[in-house]
Amino acid sequence: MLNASPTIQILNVANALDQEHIKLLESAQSHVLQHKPGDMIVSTGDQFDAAYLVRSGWLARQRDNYAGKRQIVNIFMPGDVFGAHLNFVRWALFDIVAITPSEIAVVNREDLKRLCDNNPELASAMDWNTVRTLNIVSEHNVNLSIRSVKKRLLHLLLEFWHRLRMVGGADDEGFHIPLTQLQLGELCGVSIVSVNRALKDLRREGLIRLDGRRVEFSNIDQIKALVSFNPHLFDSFKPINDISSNERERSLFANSEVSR
Amino acid sequence: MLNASPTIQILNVANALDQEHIKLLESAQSHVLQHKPGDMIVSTGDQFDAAYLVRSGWLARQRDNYAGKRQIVNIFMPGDVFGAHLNFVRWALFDIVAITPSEIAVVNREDLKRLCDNNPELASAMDWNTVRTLNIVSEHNVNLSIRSVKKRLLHLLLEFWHRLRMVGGADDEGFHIPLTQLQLGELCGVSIVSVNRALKDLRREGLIRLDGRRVEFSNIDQIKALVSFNPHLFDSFKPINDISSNERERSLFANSEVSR
DNA sequence: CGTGATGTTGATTATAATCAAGGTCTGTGG
DNA sequence: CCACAGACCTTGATTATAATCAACATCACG
Repeated sequence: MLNASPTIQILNVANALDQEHIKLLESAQSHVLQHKPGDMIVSTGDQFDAAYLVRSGWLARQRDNYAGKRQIVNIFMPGDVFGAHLNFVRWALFDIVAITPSEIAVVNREDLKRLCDNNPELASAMDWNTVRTLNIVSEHNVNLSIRSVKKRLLHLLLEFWHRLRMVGGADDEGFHIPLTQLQLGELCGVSIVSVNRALKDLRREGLIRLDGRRVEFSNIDQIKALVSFNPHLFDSFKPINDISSNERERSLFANSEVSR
Repeated sequence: MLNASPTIQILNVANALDQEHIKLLESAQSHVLQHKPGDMIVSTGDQFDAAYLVRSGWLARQRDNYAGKRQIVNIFMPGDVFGAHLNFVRWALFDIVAITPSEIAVVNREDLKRLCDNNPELASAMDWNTVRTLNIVSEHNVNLSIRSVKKRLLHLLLEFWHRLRMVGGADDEGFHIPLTQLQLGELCGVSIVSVNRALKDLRREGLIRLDGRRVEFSNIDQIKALVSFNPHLFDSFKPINDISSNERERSLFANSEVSR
């Protein structure tokens, strides 16, 4: 699985870094893993001894139980980083599995630590990546408990669309989604049958269009209002010094959910 | 709500820090908030401009929707830190509300940043705190989707017990839980009626004892096996240099869930 | 002593899981 | 080129589960 590919592609930690820092990160990569769908990259119980930078592909961070049920806690996609715990010990609490063919760059902990020590903005971007993942998982938590099946799917699709746009993986109308309905169900905590029926309803109501694995939104604003999508959920990385005073005012985002 | 209390108690960021670093943190506190149950400490949309150190009390990080439903994403308890995003901008995506009377120390971002810049271990402990919260929320995610109501409650009670023990808030047999059954339901994604019946079953089966707000476990090992509790979930903070080589072997924790 | 929050229980209803069957699509080998 | 297998999608019928509704009990507190 080890591939000493010399052709290093753009790697932007989901838009957090400028070209200079990207070059630094790229120079620190020790090797690139090539995985096919179903491959397990990290198993529960493994110790994180390196950071993983997703360069292409979708991965699932998931838990299987004895009864054959599975929960996908979150998705990693190009630009995401996981395992970047430089200064303390961590054993994986979840499996990380390739959903699509994937390329993952590996940076040894010591190398990344040295880089972060000398480049505070890189360290900040790693922190930001962790907080971002926390917010995504927290939002999934809300999805799983207080949203209807249709709204769960809508919010999830909005999440994917926003994240992909940040890394050039989606256009204005929609994106390619490499998940099966079973996997959507494992993300939303519902059965494949419920996913199928909810998607049918959403199509019938004209909210989304589905053509094979292509997803398109008919009216983004309407959908955002429906699921009370928080525009700050996927804010880009903004180093604290870049903020002008007027941006620092209290945001007036209203946390209300439109009932249907 | 501002109280310039000069009597600073032990603050240990859930066991992460030694006395020297605790003293540093305490010296950086600008003031202490005193809150009563129901008070909102942070509202969705607020910008995090300071770090909050919980010195006493339980807080809920939660989302309300228009339909009157609420999801408590996670609980903050003594020793926990939130809002410690030193180097980038973050708007709160959830409300943070006091469940019990609470004391929360506030450290200005600039002050904490200076402290972390000069004390790498303090910065590491802050990172660790974020990763720990991520893992707790991820586990709640699993709870909400693939565990039965009884197992959700058992896992949640185990979580509280482990976390409280790390900060001296629980004994070997059990602990005081300041949550109503409604709040347990808002954590587990089920109605108050379901919580009531599940707790009744757990008591009848002899797995837990409940006397008012006192929770006791009858057979911890049995309960841990039932919910496949991962012993690494609440590992203490271990700086990477402290690890001996034999501890760095791959953990053999088996990720299986006992069915009932 | 009364009021409001919380806990408890039975009856009914809503929702989604499960079961079952068939359809579509794609890649493979004869 | 066609037959077949396997993965995935779709739909109707039935069953399991938890939500909701309703009523009452208990407790703390002013």
